[in-house]
Amino acid sequence: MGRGKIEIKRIENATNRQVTYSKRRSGILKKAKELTVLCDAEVSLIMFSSTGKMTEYLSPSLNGNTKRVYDKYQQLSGISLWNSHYESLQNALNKQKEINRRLRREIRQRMGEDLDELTIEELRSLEQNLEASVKVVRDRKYHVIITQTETTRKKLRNHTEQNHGLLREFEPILDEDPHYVIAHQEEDYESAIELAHGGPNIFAFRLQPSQPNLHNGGGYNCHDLRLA
Amino acid sequence: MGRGKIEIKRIENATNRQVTYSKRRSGILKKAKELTVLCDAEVSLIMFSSTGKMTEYLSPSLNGNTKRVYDKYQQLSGISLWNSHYESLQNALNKQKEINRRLRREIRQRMGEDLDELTIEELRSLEQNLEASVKVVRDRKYHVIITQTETTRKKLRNHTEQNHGLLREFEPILDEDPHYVIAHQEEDYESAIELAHGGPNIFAFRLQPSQPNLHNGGGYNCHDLRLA
DNA sequence: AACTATTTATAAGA
DNA sequence: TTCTTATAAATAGTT
Repeated sequence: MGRGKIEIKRIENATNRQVTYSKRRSGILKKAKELTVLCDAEVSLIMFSSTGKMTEYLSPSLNGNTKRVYDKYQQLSGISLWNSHYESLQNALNKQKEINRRLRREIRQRMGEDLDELTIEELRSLEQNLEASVKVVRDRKYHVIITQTETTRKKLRNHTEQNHGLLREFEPILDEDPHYVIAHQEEDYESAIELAHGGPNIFAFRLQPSQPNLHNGGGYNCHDLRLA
Repeated sequence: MGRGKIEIKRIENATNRQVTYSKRRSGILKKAKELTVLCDAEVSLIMFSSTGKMTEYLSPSLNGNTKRVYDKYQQLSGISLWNSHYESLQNALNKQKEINRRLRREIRQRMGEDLDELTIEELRSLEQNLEASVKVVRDRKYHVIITQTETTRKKLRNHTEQNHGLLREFEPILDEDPHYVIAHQEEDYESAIELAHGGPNIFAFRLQPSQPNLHNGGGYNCHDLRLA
């Protein structure tokens, strides 16, 4: 279409080629727009000139989002444009989700749920495992309590010594009002003794309730199970 | 260009629209190819018809790899096409890993490990939780044992009855060689009784060992903890 | 899918 | 690049 017919082959004259590119580019752009409007189609047209300049047309229905074009492209062609890296990420994510599922299942079983599918052997093994765990936890608990008691005992000793020091230092004042100082000293001493030595007593009120925090899945922090 | 001029607006008649789409699609495809050849350009043209069918043209220099178009597109436009999707995937993966880390920690704590960072209150709560779980697991174990025992008992009864039936049926043969039949009958009966009624006996050798499967992390299947 | 009157695109020239 | 214009090409309406 023009003054003369041309053969469809690379235009060797660079200037000529560039001119033709410019003309035809606007022509094809117009065609793309018309196709979009007339036929209610979605069109993505990307052209790179031999000089490296890019021109793009994207039909308005594609919302100016070029990514949507190749989302749709992948969907319809079945060809994955995001190669191995993307897929391996997806695989890694699926693997993690599967692991997550198993971990939750194990925790549920360790909480006494989902036991239906376990064999006798597994149940027995789980029971022994839990018993061993209880023992370790209990030992640890007592260890912590004893350590705390020791710490408190030492603190007490320090306080008592300081108090005696103060007593000696302020003997003149003591003579004037001994009840004040002695009263405070005894009060501290008693509460400290109670904390340090009364192990079974001081936590008794906590050991007794059969199901504390029942609303919280049985007391121990099970928050992880509720994470997405 | 045709018998009459048309306005560039959506063709309402669906059939007509489809026909026009088909004609113009081949037209624009031809234009794209010509542009590629004549002007040494790189062209990507993707069209989706209103019926959802996709047609694609990709200039040969792009080597049949549509992804290259988008690589080049990003390079020249500066617009990142897949990062958002890619990043959200990466985030999801990290989130899953973090959740799994916590789940593993919870399991370890339920196995009596990693207790150092727990407070007395948490230790106490965990201890009670484990005790409650042991009870549930033990109950379940006994329930399974009892159920199995019942099933075996019923099987035994059936077998015994069948055996008696056979005995009556083969009395003539019994007369010929009674020792053979009786011997087998008693053998079966004894082993069945042992299996059905010996509840405490039959599992005794398994209940005794203090740490079976010690090489396996304490017996209960802890395989999940070793998954990556 | 084929035909063809007409419109549209564009090659060459300015 | 842009305009002009003769001509090639595309296609709307029809069969």
